[in-house]
Amino acid sequence: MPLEIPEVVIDRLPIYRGLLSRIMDQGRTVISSHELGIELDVTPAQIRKDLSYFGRFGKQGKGYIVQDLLDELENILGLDRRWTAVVIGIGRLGRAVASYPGFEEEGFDIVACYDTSPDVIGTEINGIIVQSIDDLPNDLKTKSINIGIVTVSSEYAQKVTDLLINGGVTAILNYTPSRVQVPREVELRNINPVLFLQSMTYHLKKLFDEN
Amino acid sequence: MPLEIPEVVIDRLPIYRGLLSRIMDQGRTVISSHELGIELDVTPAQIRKDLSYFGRFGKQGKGYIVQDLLDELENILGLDRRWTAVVIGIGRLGRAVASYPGFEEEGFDIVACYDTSPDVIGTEINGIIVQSIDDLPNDLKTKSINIGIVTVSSEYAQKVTDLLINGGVTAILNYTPSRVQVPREVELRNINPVLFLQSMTYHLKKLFDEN
DNA sequence: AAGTGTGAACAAGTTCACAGCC
DNA sequence: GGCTGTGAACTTGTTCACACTT
Repeated sequence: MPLEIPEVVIDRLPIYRGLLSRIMDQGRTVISSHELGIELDVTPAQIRKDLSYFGRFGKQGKGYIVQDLLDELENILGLDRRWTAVVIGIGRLGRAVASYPGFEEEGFDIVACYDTSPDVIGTEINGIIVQSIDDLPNDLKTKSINIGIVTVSSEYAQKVTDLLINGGVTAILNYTPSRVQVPREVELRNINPVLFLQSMTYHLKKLFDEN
Repeated sequence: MPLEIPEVVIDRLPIYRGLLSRIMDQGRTVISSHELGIELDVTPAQIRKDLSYFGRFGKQGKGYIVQDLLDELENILGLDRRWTAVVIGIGRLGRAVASYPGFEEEGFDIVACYDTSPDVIGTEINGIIVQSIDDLPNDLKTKSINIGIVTVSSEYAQKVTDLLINGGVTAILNYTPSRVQVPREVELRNINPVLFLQSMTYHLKKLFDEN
């Protein structure tokens, strides 16, 4: 555990956790790295190595106690508590995001929504009244807000991101196709479906060219 | 070009292309790998190496002609033509996806939408009438459909994916939190915002624990 | 016997550094 | 002089293989 942990390992832990959670629901109590690997299509060694960065959670000759490993992963990832998020930009996407039940189910509470349009401010989504973006800086001071979800249109992405960061938010989920600049200590994840499509077409093209 | 090209390189090309497109709009005609690197926060060597897998596009002592490199990238990625996609599952997310203007702008035409609910079938999104999922297999035979976008609820993800693959679709964008199985030759990309949040909380937790 | 945990071997990916060219 | 293209060096990440534990 004194070791530097690769970021790719951190990114895989939520995947392991998701699978373990499903396995728990199925009522299984013990599982080996081999079986986990088959489900996820990764090598058992990968899973064991990844987990070894954090401790020794398995039972030799047996495997992992599903419940125990799940607890360990949730502890490591900080999923043994709830986190708060705000959604900024309540267009079609923002509305879909703000009302997605998966966030609450997984421990992420959307506590406020913001927009600039008077047509949208005051309307309700998922039990939350949409506020003016002008309220954001003050809300960031007075409420505890962990994560900013940015679903504004591209041109405001950087501005909104800066507002969040100035208000002390250190985790940003950017649904905008813009690449935003953040200080090194801020966690940023980008969701840009077009980039996925554009890497898939590389392979599609090859297929088409063959025939 | 006879070399095997790493998948990570393919994944970066759309990012380069996006930046070049922006730079074109700004009216710049020539740019160096160094300048591109600053914009994207990657090393110039990375960019030059990535491009070198596909050819020699730069001018020594000068840099890259923006227009030329953009054309090359679009050719490599197959973005010099339009592609067709269908959206399956017209809930809040499916509606947001189907009406997202970014797809059309970037050359991806949503040509049909499908759902199972009689309340949704027959309604219009973005000029397209939502059809019954029962129409999908036949449509896949008669129309040319390149990409399947899956926005159904989790439990139907695999079933819908199988329908698409049986109909000959070889590129799937899965917005579902379920991990679906596909044959090796099918391109699959998953969009699961919760996994992003869960890796960010690892870092948030560390921050909280320090103070 | 079965399956973990892990150093060592290997593979993949990134950066360096410089020859070559404009 | 400046910047590309690219082998070579290096770094990072993955897999192997086996000692060890139950």
